Amino acid sequence: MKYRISANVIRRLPRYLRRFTLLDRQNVEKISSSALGEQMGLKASQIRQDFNCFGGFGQQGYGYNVKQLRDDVGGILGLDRTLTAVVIGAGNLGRALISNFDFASCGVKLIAAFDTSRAIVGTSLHGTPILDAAELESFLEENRVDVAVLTMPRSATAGTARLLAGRGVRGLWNFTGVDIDADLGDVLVEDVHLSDSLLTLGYYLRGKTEQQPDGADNV
Amino acid sequence: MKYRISANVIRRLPRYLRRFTLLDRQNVEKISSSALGEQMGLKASQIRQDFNCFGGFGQQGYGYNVKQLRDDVGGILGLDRTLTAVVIGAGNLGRALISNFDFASCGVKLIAAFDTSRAIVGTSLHGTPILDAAELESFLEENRVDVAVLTMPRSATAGTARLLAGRGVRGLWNFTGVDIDADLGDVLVEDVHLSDSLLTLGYYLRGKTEQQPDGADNV
DNA sequence: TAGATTGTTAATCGATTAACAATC
DNA sequence: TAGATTGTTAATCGATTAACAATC
Repeated sequence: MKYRISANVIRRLPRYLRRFTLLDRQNVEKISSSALGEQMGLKASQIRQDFNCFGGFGQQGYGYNVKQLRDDVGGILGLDRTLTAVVIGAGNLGRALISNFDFASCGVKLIAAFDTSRAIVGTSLHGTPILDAAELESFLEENRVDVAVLTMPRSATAGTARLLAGRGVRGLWNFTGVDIDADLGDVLVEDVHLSDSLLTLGYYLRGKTEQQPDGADNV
Repeated sequence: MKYRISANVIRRLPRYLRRFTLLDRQNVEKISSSALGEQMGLKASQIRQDFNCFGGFGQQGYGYNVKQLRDDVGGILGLDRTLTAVVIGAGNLGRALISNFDFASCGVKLIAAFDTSRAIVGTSLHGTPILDAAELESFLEENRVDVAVLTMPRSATAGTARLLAGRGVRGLWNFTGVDIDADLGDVLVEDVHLSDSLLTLGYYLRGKTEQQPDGADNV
């Protein structure tokens, strides 16, 4: 295990994991860094460099064992140490995550969702109970919650984030688009800014048809 | 306008846009690169460098005009040239986007959604008609569609992507988690891998409590 | 053994940061 | 004018790529 792993490497780990899972499902047993690079659009040397941050999983002259690689990367990401999570806000997006998103494959166990709507409080969705938001605080006292998934209206965000941070939640997966003040103590915030993603796509798309500076294909 | 703008700069533009929109709403008229850097966690020199890719919007000794900056960045992203979009798959996630996501502020006009479910085909949501997926092909012939938002089941992805690409759709905003073969001709694919985001958060979270190598605060 | 492919060091490339002259 | 702050060039830093000896 080398010194500090750069954020670039960390952000590539989930991609590796996905690819290895896929390869394993296709019953591919071993793969070389160059073959993998071709599949993922990375240089072979970068792949070897990346894996070496954690201490080389390969075998010279042979390549990498897919199953082992998948497990090793999973281990680095900590998939074996399950985190608990709650969803705050069971609107369309919250419900989409509860019923379609595979928390388990991220090493996360979804234990409850919270909402204010009378119509759905007390029901359960895909095995996840939907509780009254008024009970959130006491719930946090009785249950260890590592991650809160923020899918509530923008207006409720700031206050709820403070409450969560104060009650021991350590990570916020933030879908609200509201910037959360980092000064909530030690809490880590992972923002999902869908608009950033669409804007970026739009930028490249517009550049493709119009103004083509001089035949250069923008990408 | 300088040569080729790096992807790093492009990916920062939406963040700038968000910040300027916020500042404008707070009636801030001008801001210096150093104040902006403080707010956004960037170095002042990087901000000046970024803006200079497009030809400096500032005024020496004064700073940057917020409104102008917002409009300029919006212009670079092409918000004035509206793109059309359709949503493919009106399940929870599709409906969440249709009713809550602000397409307009990304310069995108959502013109229709498609689904196979009898129960919802023919209805409309937040002003967007939900049409029968069987009509998709003819719809694409009659309407210019720039972007398709892919929120359908994984199994339907590959085939639909091919259909869309063949009928002139130029960008795919892909929420399915399925890797789409890039060899669909000229189509650009923007993948939204929510699991990557959660896995990354989990990595840092797990690193924080456990093994703390030597008091170094991992981030 | 010969061939393949890693682990690892060195070279290159690009992105970020610092510095400062230009100028409002 | 003096002060502030940009635009822009130069220096630094880090990440990617190439190269190659180690070794399976």
